[in-house]
Amino acid sequence: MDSGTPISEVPYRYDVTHRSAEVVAGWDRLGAGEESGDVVSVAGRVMLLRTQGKVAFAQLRDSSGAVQLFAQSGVTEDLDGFARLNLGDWIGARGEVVRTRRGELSVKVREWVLLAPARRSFGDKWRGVSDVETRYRQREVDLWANESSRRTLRIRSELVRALRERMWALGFVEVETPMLHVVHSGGEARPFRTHHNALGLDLFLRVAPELYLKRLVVGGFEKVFEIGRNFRNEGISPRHNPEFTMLEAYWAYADYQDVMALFEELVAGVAADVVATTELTYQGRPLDLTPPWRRATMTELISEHTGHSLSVRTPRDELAGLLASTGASVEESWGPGKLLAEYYEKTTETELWGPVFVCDFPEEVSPLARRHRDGPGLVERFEPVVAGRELGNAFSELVDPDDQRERFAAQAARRAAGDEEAMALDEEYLRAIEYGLPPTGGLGLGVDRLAMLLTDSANIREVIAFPTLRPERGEGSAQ
RNA sequence: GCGCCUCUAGCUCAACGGCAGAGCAACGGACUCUUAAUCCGCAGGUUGGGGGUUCGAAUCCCCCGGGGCGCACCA
Repeated sequence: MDSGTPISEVPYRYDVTHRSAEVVAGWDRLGAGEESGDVVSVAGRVMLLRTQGKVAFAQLRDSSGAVQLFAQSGVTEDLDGFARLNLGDWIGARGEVVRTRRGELSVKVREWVLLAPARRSFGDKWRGVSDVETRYRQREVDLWANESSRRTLRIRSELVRALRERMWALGFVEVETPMLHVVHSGGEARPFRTHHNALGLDLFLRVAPELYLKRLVVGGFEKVFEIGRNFRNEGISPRHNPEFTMLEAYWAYADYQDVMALFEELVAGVAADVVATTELTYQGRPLDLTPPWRRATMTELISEHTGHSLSVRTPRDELAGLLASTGASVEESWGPGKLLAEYYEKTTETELWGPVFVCDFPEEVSPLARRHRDGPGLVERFEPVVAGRELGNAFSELVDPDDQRERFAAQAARRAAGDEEAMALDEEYLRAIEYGLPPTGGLGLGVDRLAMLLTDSANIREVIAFPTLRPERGEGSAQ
């Protein structure tokens, strides 16, 4: 465990000339037993070490891959020290690029230096670490031990980049809006509460940036987007983390039909960028993201999956009875729209493999969406559903301040009735759209959920570097 | 929040009512072309914590804690 060098004596920097993958690719044509005459410096972590008396082989891994180090008596300084390295030690090594007699491209070490000793070991050198709790709590260990974890987080990073670049290319302007909100609004969810000392003000962590983004549209940003964290004080599940990343975008002069086309092109585009195909396999089932995606109304899909022909005009008692028959609880305050949406979620949504755009939601459950141009009681809203879950949410935005005020009032009534998910009335937002919000299409896309699809991850925690867990020692709250 | 499953050495796992073990890592040693190198040696544990049943508990029961899955809530 002790490599001998006090940590205080390791160097402050190391000159790296090549990454391991560059060595492996750059001297590809070197024959077995040949020496190139080229000297390189590499650095990384020792993952395997085979000593053999006067010679030793190590696998050095860096972020690009791995390369073998070949140490030999008479060539390598401090061979004994090299042979005593521990798995997990960081070292820098300089030497000639050679290919061993057995054909392994290697750096034949002349000088090497310990950059950081590993006081703890990284698990079984062959089996790694598989305990999921260790993998999520000590992601640094997981990443060194498991190639699939490295790949998952790298794909997530590339996904975020691809989303940005495509939005930029489409002329959307990236903005940042507050995460500390005075008013809980913009999304139906229970918020986290926090406090600002100097202002003596209780604040909410945002559940969605929606209202601020639309205020920027009012301000003249005709195409805006934000990629950022939202916080929702709700249960944790394989598909839910309390903080999660959302892409939200607003597009002036567009409606939800335009947004549908944008959504499917964006998702298919980033899939092609990141995993080079739109034809995925998710959890063993084929999943084809190639546009165009199916468009179907919520009522059509309910009919397909349950045989019941329902709508927001179906008598409330009938809807309530059907919903109750699924085992779901029914609240007295719910109207037909809410009951219909609940019934859809209970019976149909999880059965949809998709991708499919579920269109035309009840107005009752959509306080920020514009009334459907030819469907009373409905709004122009869709949810893209993939693998039985929502990948996002989008609508023709509600632009009428009077209508918006009424919708907020309905939400306020629910809040008064004890519904902590209901939005509060946001006067600042109402004032903003009184200046005039043009026809606007908006969308939200769950970045973690999309990352799950692209990495074939069953659990959202796989695509979040440090998912929310209870504290290790069972202790209480933040210090 | 409720239900089911799970927790054994640093890691991966055995032992499933009868002496807590193995492989890898670590530690000591042999070996000048290895590929999870090999070989010899040594050490490693409050079996998640607490209580109970029993002649005897890692094993059965109860409570507590962490994690996973499902339900509920949601993207």
